[in-house]
Amino acid sequence: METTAEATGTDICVAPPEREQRRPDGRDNYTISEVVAFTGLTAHTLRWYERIGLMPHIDRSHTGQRRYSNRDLDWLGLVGKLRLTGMPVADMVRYAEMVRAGDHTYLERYELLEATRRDVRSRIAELQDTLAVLDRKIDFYGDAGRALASERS
Amino acid sequence: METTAEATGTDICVAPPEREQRRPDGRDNYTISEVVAFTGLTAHTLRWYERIGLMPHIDRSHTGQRRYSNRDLDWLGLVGKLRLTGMPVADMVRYAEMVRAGDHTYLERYELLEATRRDVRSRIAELQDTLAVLDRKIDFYGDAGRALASERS
DNA sequence: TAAAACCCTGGAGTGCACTCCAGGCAAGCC
DNA sequence: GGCTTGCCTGGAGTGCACTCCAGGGTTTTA
Repeated sequence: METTAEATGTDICVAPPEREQRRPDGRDNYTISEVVAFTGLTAHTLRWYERIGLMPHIDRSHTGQRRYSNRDLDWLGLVGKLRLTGMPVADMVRYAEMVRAGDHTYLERYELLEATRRDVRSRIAELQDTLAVLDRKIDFYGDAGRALASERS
Repeated sequence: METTAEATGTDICVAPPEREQRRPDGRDNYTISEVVAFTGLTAHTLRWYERIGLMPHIDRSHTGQRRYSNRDLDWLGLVGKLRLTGMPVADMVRYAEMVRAGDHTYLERYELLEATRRDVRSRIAELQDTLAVLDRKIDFYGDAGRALASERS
């Protein structure tokens, strides 16, 4: 029975305290549960990533258990970053395929990264805009509002 | 037949050119399709927002068609901002309910906004982090890589 | 040597945020 | 009057990214 007991905090956006452990150097061979501890992903998700082609072929122990290398962890690090830009998993799979395909996909990969960068930049801008709106709204709630805040959004 | 022909651009993250029209001032009464033009949302989505309680009760024409006010558009503006912070729709509904409930939810609303602001701040930080990773990667692809980029991520 | 902990697989299920469908009014215009 | 356009409803369907299940191995601890 896999120990997957992570509470499903439906509460407000206070991201769960998922402190990802630092990986010890000097090793190059981790079990799936160690990778879970490093990345914050679930074992299910890790296996799913592999199935859909988002991961390279992962080494196996003599009994068929997955053994992740440092390189795999690096890749998962990149995937994690890309994931929180909102890039669809399908696009990451395309990137992974290009990496596997070899050198001739070089330019294409470059372009995908560039496009992603533009995307991230504009998303940051959007969020800063939103932040400004929130600041104004919070100010309003903070000072004036107290007594006369009947509705007005 | 509703004119909903927006191509489903599965392409890279180049956000579709959804230029939202500016709303003419001096009016306070818009049809659903006008609101579609202003917000970039679909009519389906607007009706759905209403059903789930994310919108206040919208005025109707004598034949039962929706007539949105400027205030409704303002609210949709806020919703749009919150939406792109990644706030779940359910949380926005809670906020909408508090607004409808009146003054005594004042503090709660304030706290929700504060929490959201913290969340947005940390998301911006994450994205800036990601941006740094992308920059490094793109540099690598740009200079050195060209010839020797065999795999190495 | 038994129990507990950890891992495997294919396939089904879940939650979210839409998105679409079928069937049907109402208004404008040719 | 007929046609088109725009809007209405409840409910079913979709796509994404997981998430879980059943059934079964292996490895470690007591």
